Amino acid sequence: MVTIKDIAARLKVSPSTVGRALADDSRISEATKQRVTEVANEMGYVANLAARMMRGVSSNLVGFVLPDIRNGFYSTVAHALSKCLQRGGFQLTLSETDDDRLVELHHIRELTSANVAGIIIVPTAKPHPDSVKLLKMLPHIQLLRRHASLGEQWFGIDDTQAIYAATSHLVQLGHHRIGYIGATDELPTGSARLKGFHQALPRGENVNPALVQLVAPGSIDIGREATRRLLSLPTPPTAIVAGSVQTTQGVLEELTAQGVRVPDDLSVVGFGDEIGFRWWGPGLTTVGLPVYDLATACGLWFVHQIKDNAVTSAPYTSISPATLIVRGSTKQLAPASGRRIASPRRRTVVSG
Amino acid sequence: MVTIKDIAARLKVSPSTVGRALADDSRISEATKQRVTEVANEMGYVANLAARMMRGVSSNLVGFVLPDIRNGFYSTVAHALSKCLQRGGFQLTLSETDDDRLVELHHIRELTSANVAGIIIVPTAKPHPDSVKLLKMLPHIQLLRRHASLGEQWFGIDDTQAIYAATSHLVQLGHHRIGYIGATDELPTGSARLKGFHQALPRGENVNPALVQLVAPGSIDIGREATRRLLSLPTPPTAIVAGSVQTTQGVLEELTAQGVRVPDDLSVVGFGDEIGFRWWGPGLTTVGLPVYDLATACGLWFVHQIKDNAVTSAPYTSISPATLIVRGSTKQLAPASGRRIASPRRRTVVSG
DNA sequence: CTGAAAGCGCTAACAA
DNA sequence: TTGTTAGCGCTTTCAG
Repeated sequence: MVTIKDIAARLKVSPSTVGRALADDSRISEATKQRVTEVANEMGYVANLAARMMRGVSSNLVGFVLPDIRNGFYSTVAHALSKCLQRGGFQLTLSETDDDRLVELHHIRELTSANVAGIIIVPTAKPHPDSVKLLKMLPHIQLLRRHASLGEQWFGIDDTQAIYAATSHLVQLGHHRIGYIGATDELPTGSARLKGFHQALPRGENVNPALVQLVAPGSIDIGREATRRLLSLPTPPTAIVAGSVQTTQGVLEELTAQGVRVPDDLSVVGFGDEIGFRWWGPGLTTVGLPVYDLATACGLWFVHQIKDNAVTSAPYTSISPATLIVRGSTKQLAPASGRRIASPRRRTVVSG
Repeated sequence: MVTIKDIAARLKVSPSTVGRALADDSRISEATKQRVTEVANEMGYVANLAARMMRGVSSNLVGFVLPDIRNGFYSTVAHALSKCLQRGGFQLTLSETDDDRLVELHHIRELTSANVAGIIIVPTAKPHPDSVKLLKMLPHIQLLRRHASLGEQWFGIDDTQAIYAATSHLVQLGHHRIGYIGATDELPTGSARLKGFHQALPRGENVNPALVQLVAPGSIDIGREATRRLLSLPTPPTAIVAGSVQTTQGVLEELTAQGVRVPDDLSVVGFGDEIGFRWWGPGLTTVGLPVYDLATACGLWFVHQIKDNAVTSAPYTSISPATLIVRGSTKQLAPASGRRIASPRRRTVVSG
């Protein structure tokens, strides 16, 4: 490995001169700079980041801590972040937690010891106290999910509004028995979405608890099972709202497997607009999320924070709205199948 | 930041004792070790990787250089690798090249200067000479794609066989005019797949060049356009083979948009088994790839290499076979639409 | 404008 | 079993 010393020796100058020349220090003559950079290139010099980091400079690494990269949601985010950060001279590292707080802690430890410039995190439901402690010492932003203990820096979407829009679309189509399959309300996103679901239902309507299926995040199959449970109810729902990308995929798989006719027998609204949602059955009506833009905004802001050394603890929150994309998987509830309950009361129609 | 010295001071021992205790050195008494680890935890000590690296030890970072993480193909790989490496105590960093060799070079430079333990790479078509030079100095493995200049360490799938299987399936169903949409043959995978396509066609059959659409990798829309070109041919194909995940998605999107009836008007075989391929139209007949297992094998082997300090230049190649998954998107060519050419000759039926 | 020297946190050779 | 010391490559005072 060729060091600053080697260059210095070759040029018969001191190491510090070389160091300064490479750092484009104003006190070094142009002539010297030129010679130095020339020789450096010639000898194939690459700065030793480790040594640099020892001098207090943090690395150009930014940790991205997330549940699972296979989720199209997150891989889009990773891509956007990676682009932004790269432009800012940073490199993204990937840490998957599988929604396990201990794994999360482990990763944060690693990242800390690697002197990362900062961390962008999609936190687990209840981060470990040690994780919180460690994050306090680093620039960090929460993405999508948000946990109070991790500070006020957050980029996310309006989860409540998203599911509200999805659900009220169905309500407006005359649906009463609407099933919901989403993440546990332990997750901040989970509870926000559930709230949106409830808000959109006509006031005073009693929701059959069996219609609300809260599942652990992380697997498509869990979504499938929940769908199966809903469909095998004595009086199954006439419509289903999926409350996450993965549950959406679970719902679609199960409906396809069971051969349920959509939208004739069942209306469905998905979450997110992953590849394939458009071509599923009659086209999936779904909640479109500005994931890419959101992540880009987050990345840009993060770079700004670190580079310009802005106060890292100042609260900053960005909430992006979701938009309903209506395709073929939802339709007006046919009077026949929509067995009305007792006295049909007026629906409070609300626009999302 | 709490250092080894702080712990030493607190315990009134020397820094090296603490260092050794933490490294579980055999010469340190159990009692001391216990006290040290206790205090270390209490004070929230995290080893400074930078300092460690300065001592010659390479970091626990492994670079993963790939075209685009949004491709489900690669995000699966990333997930598998991440799992493996984590178990081995490594951390994965993400470097997206967008199939640009200069970006690739840039990333490899960065990774080198970050002292990564090694690099796992899905190389661009023609890596820059400097990239080659840099990689020579690092443990590295090629994944999926393979370029001769980057050495003999490769984990991939049998691309030729994969497309061969896809194509000969169609041939056996009586198709003659089979279109192929795949990556440029500049890419090693691209040319291997194209080869498989040609091999599967009945001998002596002249392929209309217009039926073979080679496109640049990286975008679904390019696949759509190619599909459009195929469909608007004077005598369009009766079947299409997609030669990559992204072109598959492009084909599906376009066919859906145009409302082409599959498999009645057109048979389709996809590449890879992404989420949604199962539920597209009548279910997509496709080539299933053992991506996850492949990546896991690669990760395991990589960890082994680095940890056990095995000779890094010893050639090692692992080729995984693909398997055809027959669903509803392919069917026997109806005599009517399958305008036979001159004298129908015997097909050489081959099993993939 | 340039040089000398100290020190970042850790490890390892050498001493005790 | 533990302590002392030197040095990894770089930045950064402090002196020229």
